[in-house]
Amino acid sequence: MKQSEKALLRAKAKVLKALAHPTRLWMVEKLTDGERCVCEFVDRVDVDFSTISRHLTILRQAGIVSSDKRGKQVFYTLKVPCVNNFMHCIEAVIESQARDQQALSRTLS
Amino acid sequence: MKQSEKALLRAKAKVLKALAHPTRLWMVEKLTDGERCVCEFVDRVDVDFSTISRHLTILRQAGIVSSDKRGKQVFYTLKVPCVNNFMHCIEAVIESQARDQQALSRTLS
DNA sequence: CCAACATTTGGTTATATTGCCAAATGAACA
DNA sequence: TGTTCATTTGGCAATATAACCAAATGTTGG
Repeated sequence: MKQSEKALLRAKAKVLKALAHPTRLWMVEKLTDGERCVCEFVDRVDVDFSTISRHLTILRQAGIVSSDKRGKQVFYTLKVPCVNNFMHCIEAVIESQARDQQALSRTLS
Repeated sequence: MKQSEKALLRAKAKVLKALAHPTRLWMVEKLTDGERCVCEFVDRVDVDFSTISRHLTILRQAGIVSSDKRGKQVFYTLKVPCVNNFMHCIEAVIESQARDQQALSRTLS
């Protein structure tokens, strides 16, 4: 495999990894409706605000969101909105998986 | 947040996490063209065959691929082919990120 | 300037992931 | 039956991730 091909795979994996966390995914979904203040995330989830901040940093470093400080608050925006399009596909995977599990449990009983 | 909503986020994150590795991503891309024997992956990448096997297990447990043993060989198939559709979006993220980096380095120089 | 507020960063600990080697499994075939 | 081949699994060490608390930063308003 070429070195450039490897680098591209690593880059893609990094973006996917940034999305691959329940809290980050939730924030990305929230951002589909438009920009949000960090404080809005902090209020709505039972996790330390420093943890929220770190998750947002990971999303920003992956190039998925961008931040904008206005006054005391920081607002985050979805930079590449297509990120949400493939959630349907992810859900399809989950549904297919659920069907298999059911078939399995039917077989066992 | 409802408990069911949390469970769905965790499930989605699990699928994304399964995709979020260079080697696994590479194998998924290979599988777009149709099923492959484990041995084909082993031959084409410089990683231990046991590692390849473990990566395939992760993809299978996430519901992304399925396996079929025929004779001495095991063949893997992409179960939900749409997985590849969103690679364009991932690439868009990477390109946007690259543009930002370039703009930054222009600013610095 | 000082206090209050929103967010980020430093530091630490617990847990998860990755990769290797060695050993186990299971199928084919001499 | 015993050997060979393809793959999986057990066990371990190295590294990465995630979460928390505390402290630092930067901004507004008194």
